[in-house]
Amino acid sequence: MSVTIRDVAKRAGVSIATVSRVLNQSKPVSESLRKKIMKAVEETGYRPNAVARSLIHKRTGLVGVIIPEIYNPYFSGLVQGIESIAQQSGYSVMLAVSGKSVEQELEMLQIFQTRQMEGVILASSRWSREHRRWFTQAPMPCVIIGRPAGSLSSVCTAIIDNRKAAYEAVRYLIQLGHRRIGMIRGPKWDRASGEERYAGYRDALREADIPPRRQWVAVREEFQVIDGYQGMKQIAAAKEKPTAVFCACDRIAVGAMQYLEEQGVSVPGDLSIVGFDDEELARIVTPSLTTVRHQPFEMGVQAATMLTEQMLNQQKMGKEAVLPHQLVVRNSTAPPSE
Amino acid sequence: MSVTIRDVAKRAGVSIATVSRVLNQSKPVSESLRKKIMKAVEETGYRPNAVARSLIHKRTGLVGVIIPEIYNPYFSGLVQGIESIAQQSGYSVMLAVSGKSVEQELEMLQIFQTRQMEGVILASSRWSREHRRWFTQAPMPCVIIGRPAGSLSSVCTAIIDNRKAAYEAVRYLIQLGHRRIGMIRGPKWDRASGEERYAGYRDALREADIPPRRQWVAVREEFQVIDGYQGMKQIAAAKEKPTAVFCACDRIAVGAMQYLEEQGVSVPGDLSIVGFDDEELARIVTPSLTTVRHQPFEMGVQAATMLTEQMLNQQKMGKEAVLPHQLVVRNSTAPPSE
DNA sequence: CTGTTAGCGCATTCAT
DNA sequence: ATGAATGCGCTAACAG
Repeated sequence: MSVTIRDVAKRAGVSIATVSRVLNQSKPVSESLRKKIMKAVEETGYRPNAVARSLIHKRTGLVGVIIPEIYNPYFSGLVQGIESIAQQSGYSVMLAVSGKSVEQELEMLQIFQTRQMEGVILASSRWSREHRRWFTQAPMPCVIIGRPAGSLSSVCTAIIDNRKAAYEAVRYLIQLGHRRIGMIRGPKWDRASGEERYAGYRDALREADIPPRRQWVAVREEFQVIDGYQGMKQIAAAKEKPTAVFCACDRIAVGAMQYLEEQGVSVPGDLSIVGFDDEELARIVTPSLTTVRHQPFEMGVQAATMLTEQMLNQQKMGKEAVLPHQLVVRNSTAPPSE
Repeated sequence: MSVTIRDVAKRAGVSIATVSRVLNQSKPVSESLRKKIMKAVEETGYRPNAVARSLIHKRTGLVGVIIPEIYNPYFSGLVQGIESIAQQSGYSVMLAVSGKSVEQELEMLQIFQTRQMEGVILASSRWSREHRRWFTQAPMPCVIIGRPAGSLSSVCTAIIDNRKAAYEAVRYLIQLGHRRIGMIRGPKWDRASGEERYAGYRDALREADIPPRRQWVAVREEFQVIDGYQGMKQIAAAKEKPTAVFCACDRIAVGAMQYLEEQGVSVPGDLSIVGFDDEELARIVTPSLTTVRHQPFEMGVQAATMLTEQMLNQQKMGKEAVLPHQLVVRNSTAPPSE
């Protein structure tokens, strides 16, 4: 059996209340008893049970975090940012990996609720009516990362302006002189990296009066290197070839470049490539990748900061933090050769 | 106020015991009451409080995980593996990032204990007498990843044979014909990636009767790309140059290659490079990296499996899982040119 | 200053 | 089959 406050009290010859008082320094206790008690604590190796404390105070000191996967540096950056703020605010984080499944996510949200999380951060790409319902009824403050919270007024969000960022990236290609520009995009159910970045791409084309071409847009379900490879393969199969391809993320861009290298297509000589995320990969690949930089770590920090703020005030609010992004020009882009 | 079992009981016109019984299906309850209660649960949106349950059952369903950082794919792979097993065993994961500080880690272990974790997994590089003490007295089963647990008989470990793996990598260089082989190694306080891989390097040299050269060994405190860059710079400053360099990890290898490229040294023409980890980077960098593959995800799975096994049996044990590794030959290595 | 007591929310005896 | 009562480990209000 684990040692309880009662064991300590007995050993020190005092009441449990007195033990509690010295451990929490909640009330003055005579020096003599204090010493006896500390000695008993030492000898028994007593550690107060945080579960019992939580039950009394209705404060668990726990925040729940859900991410679809952790292997992607974007998500691990988020987690690291969240964890650092949580830690320095005295909170512990419960991490759940949803694997992109809506059902899993909802189940985790339920678990977070029964486990009395004081705050919840969700960094997910999927969204459903049940999600919406859950966040509406959730008793604790919540922050959603990476996608607007819709009309939810009691939920904070930390995002970047994906549409604008994508628009700027494609505009840069147009300014270089490109007019035949393709895109390897993410899935339609992914609001941020799927839909919004595609919308930004369309914005830039529209602004330059460039009619969009179906054959130059490949839709992928995942954001892995292989998706870039397959997406580029699909686009390359079109009769007329684009001179530039904007990719929904760096991994896709790398995969695209791998396919092009296999086919003997020179980057950026024959085809320019732009990525998104500026993960470490982007600097290391050859040629180094022109891409959109943003800061997942900082995003996690912001999200956790908004959350702790709400937890302190004991009330939910609906702030939106839009983090900066920036086009980083490297060596995978050049004016078209013709 | 949050809704409790009492509210449900009142609303359904029954005692709290009956509500508890239908929710846990612990005893038969008449169909009529059962329906009334379920209705009351629906209407109130009642969720049982897991904290109160934990207090009764002395089971929190929580496992604590400590990693030094999450940004490195090795650690995120571990976490993903652990999380997947924990989840399917009905446990939730509390994640703590220690930032390599011994004090932080010890504090987290204390927190894990007060928070009544049912199991603890530590993937750390540092070690101290206090660590040892903590694991000896810890009431819950523990698994240490990445380093032998010393003489701790009640702690499981999941490791790879770093020394042998490093030995094989360097032996491969020797078989290619190299005799002037350097190493960019990790810090001395890092048992696995620092000391053991260096020991393996020395083993291979010794076996081939190659005297070690101080100038060809660079010691780095971190495992980042910049460390490889600086380490290679240091080694390149030696009067006589090596023809091959074994690196303690892939990032270091990439950094080394970046320096060499800047200096116009061809890889593998003038100098061969071997990495360690086989992270995604290794396939993508040019030239692609010869490296030692192992499986962090699988390691996390093994660790979590050993942990859940112990938690089920309610007793600690001292198993050791040694996971496989494998040299993957790519394009960064070749016979020496002379 | 110190001890006794009443819960925190729930599961589980023990009665009925 | 159901309800009342006890207690998990601890804190806080109440007495002394």
